[in-house]
Amino acid sequence: MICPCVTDYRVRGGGICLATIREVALRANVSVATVSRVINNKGYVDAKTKEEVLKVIKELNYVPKSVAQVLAGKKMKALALMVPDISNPFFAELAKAVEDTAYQKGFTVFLCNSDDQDNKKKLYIDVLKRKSIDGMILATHQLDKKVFDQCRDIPLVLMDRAYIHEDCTVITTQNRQGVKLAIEHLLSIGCRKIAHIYGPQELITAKERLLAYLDAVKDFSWASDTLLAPGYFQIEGGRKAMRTLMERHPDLDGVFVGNDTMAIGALKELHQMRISVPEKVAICGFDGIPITQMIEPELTTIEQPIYELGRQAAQVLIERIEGKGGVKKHIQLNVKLKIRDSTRRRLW
Amino acid sequence: MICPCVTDYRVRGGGICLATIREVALRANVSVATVSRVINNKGYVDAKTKEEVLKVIKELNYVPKSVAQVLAGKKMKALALMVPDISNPFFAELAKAVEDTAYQKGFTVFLCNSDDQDNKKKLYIDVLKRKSIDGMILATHQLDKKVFDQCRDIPLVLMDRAYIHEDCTVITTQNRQGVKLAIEHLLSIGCRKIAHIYGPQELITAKERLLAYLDAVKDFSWASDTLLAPGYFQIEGGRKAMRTLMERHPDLDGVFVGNDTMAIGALKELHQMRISVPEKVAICGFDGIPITQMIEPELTTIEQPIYELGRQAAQVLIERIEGKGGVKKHIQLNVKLKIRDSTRRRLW
DNA sequence: CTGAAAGCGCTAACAC
DNA sequence: GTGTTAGCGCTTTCAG
Repeated sequence: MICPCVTDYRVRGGGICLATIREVALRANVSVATVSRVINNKGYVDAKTKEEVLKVIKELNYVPKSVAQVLAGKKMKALALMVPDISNPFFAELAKAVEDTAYQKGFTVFLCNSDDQDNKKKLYIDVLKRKSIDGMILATHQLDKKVFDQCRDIPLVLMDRAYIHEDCTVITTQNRQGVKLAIEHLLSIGCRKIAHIYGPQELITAKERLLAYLDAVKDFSWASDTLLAPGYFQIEGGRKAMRTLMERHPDLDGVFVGNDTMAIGALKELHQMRISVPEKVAICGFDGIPITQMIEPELTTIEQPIYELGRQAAQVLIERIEGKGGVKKHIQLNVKLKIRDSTRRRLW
Repeated sequence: MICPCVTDYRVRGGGICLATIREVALRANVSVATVSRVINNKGYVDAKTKEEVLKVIKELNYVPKSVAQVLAGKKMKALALMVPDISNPFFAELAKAVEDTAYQKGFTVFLCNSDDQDNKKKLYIDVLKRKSIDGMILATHQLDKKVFDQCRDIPLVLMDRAYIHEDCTVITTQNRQGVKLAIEHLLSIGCRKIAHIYGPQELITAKERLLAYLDAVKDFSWASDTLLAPGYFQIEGGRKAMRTLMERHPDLDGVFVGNDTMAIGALKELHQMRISVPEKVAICGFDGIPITQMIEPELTTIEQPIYELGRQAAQVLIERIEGKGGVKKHIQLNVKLKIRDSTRRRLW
């Protein structure tokens, strides 16, 4: 199993070694320093010499090894993205954006699933630091202070967290504004009794959305704690919450659901209960994951710019790694109301 | 920005350097070789010495740098997973499985989106090789021979490809068997005219499914080329194909769709055309992505063991990297028919 | 403009 | 058992 393009090879540590800088130097009749200069396009090199070196590099199919470069003081050009669960469409979309952006800047990304377990996060961070990553995006739900401190020594970007006082960039979306849009919209289509299915309160996003809901409805006579039900950011949770709410308030005519996943569960439950959406009950979700457009009826939702979130996270991180630009402390992105069939009433 | 746990630090190349093996050796009054021995748990070390070294390692919060280890001949313990698009739920699930498995074995994974562009793949592979990855899982759709050759010098696992003759493991699922199950099922619920929406024929999976469909229906009087329509493995494609088919064959009563994504499109179109599923037309997809259970009606599908696919890919790759076990050339996993509402008829 | 040489942090002979 | 030391492949002064 020898690569045909390699003229000289040796085996060590079980792997194949490709051409080295020394071999290039030898063949081009220059020193390794010169080769290094042309590789890095840095320092003075005679045009002719450079040309010759480049030729040999191509001939030998030479590529510098990152590990050697890192050991000698350069960057690995690798990031890590930590998410709770990549199979969650929100994080998959985020990962895509991060990967795209990183790729464009010549960076490579390690994908880490935290499963939201602190010990896994800790171990991962250690392993990643050993591997000389240049920076990290933490999009994981829970963030233990210890875990956070553990990565204080590398550039960090946090998503949806409150450690704004610390020396790292935080990217968030306008949760409160989004909730406001949702409630206003539900009211505008004639809803008179709007419930809320909320997510796990340890998560700052879930908490903010609940608080914003409470704030938005507090002046209505129908406002009540019995219009609240927990859905744990899961489909099944959304189902159960919906059932509970309908039992408590058969006259319910609108629900603002804390995320799209739970909203899908709510929709399924209403379907099973033969309650028509949006005629009898209108539903509005939050997040704007792709599935919202695949289901029937399509789900009205507060769309977060997920891709943009990931893109900016990666971009800011890389700028920081490369020492460019001032460190932005806090970036907040806008949300948008996407009106779809789950709140589109024909007659009223 | 200095990590408090580091007693001695120096800056080089813009980053912070943590403790080195030399510092540990100094402080423990032993040589670096001894420290290396305890780190790697290899060679003779006196119990007391070992204890002392371990103590110092903990004190200094020392971790060996992978780049140095690799340069000295050890493995990076890093894999790469290349997928066409991580935001596709199929690949997200696959990535999760690969990541889980790799993590358990102490490996870390680079996520690469190929977008199915050959030049992107090529560039990526070069970058990854530079970074001394130990192996790679190619789950990307198209596989150019050149791209393939480019990574022949590192352990490779391919998914759903036909390069079985080459020296690398290939993992596939029973496409033909799955199609057979689908058609038999549709026939069993009373379908008398079954159409097929097929995917892009450059993809081996799409091709196999089409061929298997043709084979399964060839003896029926209703079999016809006009029962075939392309859907490009996309929602919109599925919609259009469905409409075309209904226009051509208003008496259609069953559709076997080449993947779940297109099936969702088909379902949406039927909904819009007010054709009831499964009463008038029964639908069966292929893949078993999670969304199939979120929509209404839930989609009957041929479920691939996606997680298992990823798990085995990672496992086989790692075994190979570590030189354990014989190299399995070809692994084929079973599919399963998941009967759900889109083919569950009440009366017949 | 170019080369020699000193590391970067770690491993693995090879001596003792 | 333990230490010495020669690399691994590259970057970067510092001379020339």
